[in-house]
Amino acid sequence: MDIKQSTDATAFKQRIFFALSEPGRYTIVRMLYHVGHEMGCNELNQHVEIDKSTMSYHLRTLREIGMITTRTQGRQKFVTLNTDKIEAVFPGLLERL
Amino acid sequence: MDIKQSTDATAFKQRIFFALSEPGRYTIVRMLYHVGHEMGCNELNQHVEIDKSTMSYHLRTLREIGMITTRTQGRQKFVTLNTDKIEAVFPGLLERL
DNA sequence: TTTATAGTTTTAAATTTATCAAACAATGAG
DNA sequence: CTCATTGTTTGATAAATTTAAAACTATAAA
Repeated sequence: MDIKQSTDATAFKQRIFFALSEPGRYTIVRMLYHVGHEMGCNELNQHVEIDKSTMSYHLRTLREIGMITTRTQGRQKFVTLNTDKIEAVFPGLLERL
Repeated sequence: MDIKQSTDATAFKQRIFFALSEPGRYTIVRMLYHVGHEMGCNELNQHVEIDKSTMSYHLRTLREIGMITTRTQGRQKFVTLNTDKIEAVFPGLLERL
């Protein structure tokens, strides 16, 4: 029984937990997963009701952790959930959110 | 596709994430799971190396969330991971920690 | 070019969380 | 009873996190 594990892997897992411990980010991730495709930031804003700068902050947090990817088109940004990456470490987690 | 869900269920899930976002608590939960049976607080202290009052604080947090249960025997306390309860909301999560 | 829109960054303040020393219970041992 | 042990609670501080206003960047539209 091996108690220790790679620091990197652990760090990623813990940051996923950190991300999901905040209600706003939890809702964002949950919505992205259930919608099943990328969403525009404005679309997210309509559903979540967070100040735009706070939203930007949370999205940056999720991006830095590696849970989402953003794409710019014109002056809009689209957010994609990195489902595979999350599933790789915690299979079945997203559908339970 | 239902985006909303019970507040209670969501709260429990988020508190699990909160609990596991802290390295000390993450380690405690991970160890309890892998050991597979209850552990004495002192036994935990030997493995985790946290100040005893901080350990007590983290264990109280985990207890209040409902992730562990404690039993007193003499002047020792034994900690049990509420595996079933956690598995019920996030099956397979514990073994991936 | 000018104006409006979409989103980011900065900054400051508020809130939450983690840490540890010290005082405190409660139990067992001598 | 007295002392040592195990763990909790309190209180004070430090550190991290969240929030939102304001200034800013970049692009589209008029």
